[in-house]
Amino acid sequence: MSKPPSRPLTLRDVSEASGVSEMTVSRVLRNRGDVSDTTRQKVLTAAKRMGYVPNKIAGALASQRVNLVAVIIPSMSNMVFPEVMGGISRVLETSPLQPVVGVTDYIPEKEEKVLYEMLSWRPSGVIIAGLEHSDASRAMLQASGIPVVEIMDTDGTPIDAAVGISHRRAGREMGRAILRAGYRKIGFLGTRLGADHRARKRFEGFTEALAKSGIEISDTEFYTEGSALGKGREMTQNILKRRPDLDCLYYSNDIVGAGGLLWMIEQGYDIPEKIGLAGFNDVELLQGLPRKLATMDSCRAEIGRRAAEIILARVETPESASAGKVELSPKINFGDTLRLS
Amino acid sequence: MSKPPSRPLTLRDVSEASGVSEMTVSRVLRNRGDVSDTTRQKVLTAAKRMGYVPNKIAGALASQRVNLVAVIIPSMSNMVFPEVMGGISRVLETSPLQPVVGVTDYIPEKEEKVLYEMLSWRPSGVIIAGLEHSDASRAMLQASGIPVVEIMDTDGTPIDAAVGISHRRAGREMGRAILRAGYRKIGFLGTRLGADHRARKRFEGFTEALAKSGIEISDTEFYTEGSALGKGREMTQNILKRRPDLDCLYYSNDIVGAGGLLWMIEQGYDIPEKIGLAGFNDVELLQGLPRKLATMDSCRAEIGRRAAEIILARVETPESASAGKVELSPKINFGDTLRLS
DNA sequence: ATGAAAGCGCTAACAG
DNA sequence: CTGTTAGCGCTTTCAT
Repeated sequence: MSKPPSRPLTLRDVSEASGVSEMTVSRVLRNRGDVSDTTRQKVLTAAKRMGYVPNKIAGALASQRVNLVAVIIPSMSNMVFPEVMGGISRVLETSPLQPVVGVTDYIPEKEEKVLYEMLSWRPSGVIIAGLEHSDASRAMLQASGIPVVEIMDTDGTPIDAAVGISHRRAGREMGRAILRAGYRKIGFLGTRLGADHRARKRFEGFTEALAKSGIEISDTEFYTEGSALGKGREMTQNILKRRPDLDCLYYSNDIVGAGGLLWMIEQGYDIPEKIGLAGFNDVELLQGLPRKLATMDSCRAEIGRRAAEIILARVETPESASAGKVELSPKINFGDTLRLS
Repeated sequence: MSKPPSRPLTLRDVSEASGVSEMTVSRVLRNRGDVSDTTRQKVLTAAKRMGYVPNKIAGALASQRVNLVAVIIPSMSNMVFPEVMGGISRVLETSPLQPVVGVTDYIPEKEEKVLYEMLSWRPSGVIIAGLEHSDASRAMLQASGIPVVEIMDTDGTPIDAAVGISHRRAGREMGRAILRAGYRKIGFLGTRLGADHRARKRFEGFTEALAKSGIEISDTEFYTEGSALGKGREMTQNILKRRPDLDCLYYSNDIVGAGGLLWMIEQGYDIPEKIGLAGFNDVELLQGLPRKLATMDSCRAEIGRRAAEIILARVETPESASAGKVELSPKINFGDTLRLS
């Protein structure tokens, strides 16, 4: 192993070492245009021997092409993200495009900053979570002139294209299913609404569905941070202490729901007969629980896949029209914690 | 909202719009050098009004500086990653450096490819999981001439610097603790060893500790993929059906361990009296379980933090020496599933 | 405090 | 099939 060079290798170094013009070296390394096998071998050998790694910065500037897709999401630790990312990656792997991730922590100012940073790299497209953005963010996206796909949510007006589900409808459908099953004293438990627009929309749809049957949420419990499973446990305990008469709990996500479920099993609650439980997301975790929590699939992998496909299509055919809004239809999974109607 | 321009804005556009030279515009936008307040305001106003976003590609090429740190990890969905990332982000947020993530899926060829891709962007540093890399990968890292920190593991020889724990020692210590508690018929359950070097090293350390007391692993159960919690459940069921006499189960990670624990609680096993359980990682999830699984902290957040600090120091003071190896010392947490010795 | 010139390392476009 | 020329959009360096 030779000691690190003070200056990174350039195309010119490979050119000189192989006795081939820079241009031809570039052609070989990018598999573009016709190059004779003899020259190709010479170049490849020299490049590999020297350990040359092309400089994409220079390449991107010269070609005005950056094969990066900015993916901007609120959180990493969420079970939702890895699956969306999986869907995106699988599609982009078949193309020269590469995803690059930015995280906003549900903070609009941070979203703006992350977006600015990413756009300054001139990516080929943007996939961004949610339809709610600051005016500045929207302006940047518009001005960028690149394909933008807003994901997860379809309740609103997309800047360009959107792929997701209607969280309002998801909440409404769960509300109706719960009523149909005969539950009447219903509690809601979840993240403090506000920054998380999708959780808020589910809550709104849910209360709306209840209201249509003349029913109001009996009680609510919110949390901000901490161990989600542990929070579910704690919140469930709190709400049931306050309102032992509740006969159904709707959680803003499966993880808090799972925490609640585990605690209630320990306590010997009669689920789903005396009390029903439901979450949201259909995370893998539920497969390992003693009883399967009722939930609703959030179509994460498909959202990622479709979003990436839209970007890909637009990059390959820039003149093609925007895909508009793609609304997927999640189904309720009753599991073992909700009576069937 | 005006319609997207066909060409992204350049410094020159801002220069013309504000009547200030490109150079001075550049100075204002980067807060470098002295610029009069009048000019500064003129430029800032124009840039904001036009929605100008600087082109970092060009900037990076001209300045030969890219404020990116490549972070290369095997997996995203793992509970381990977000915490490492959190540690890294918190440190880098105080600097101009930004992390960019690449995922290898535990596949050496993919690691090589991802590394090549990332290095071609000429990052300021690399944080990469593990000490095992292909020769080509090692060569690229050496040749890059940038600071490299290998994280998670310290059992081996780092290319440059390393921050982590000794997984061999972690396995050994857990083995000793289990023996001290009086367990003798011990089973191991985990991911198929091989690609996951750290899991393998824990297993080796573990068997080594048992061997010193003349004890052999009674039985093992491996899995490749699927729901981890569900797999833990399934594997535990399998191993106990085959060997009902086992009195302790060591899992390669907390998630499979948690799955096993949930199943055993349902089945009414006498934990930790008749049978003990232990995992590895100390993930947040455990806080919400009916009983707390015995485990060992893998120091993920601190590893991320320390790694980022090393990169930062080297970037700010290039002449400073490599940090060498930093071995953290995780402690066993006995939880409720292991008798105390 | 501001500007002009040169060039970062590569690729597009054209010539041969 | 191979080479030459002219930038990509910015920053460095040196003048003014």
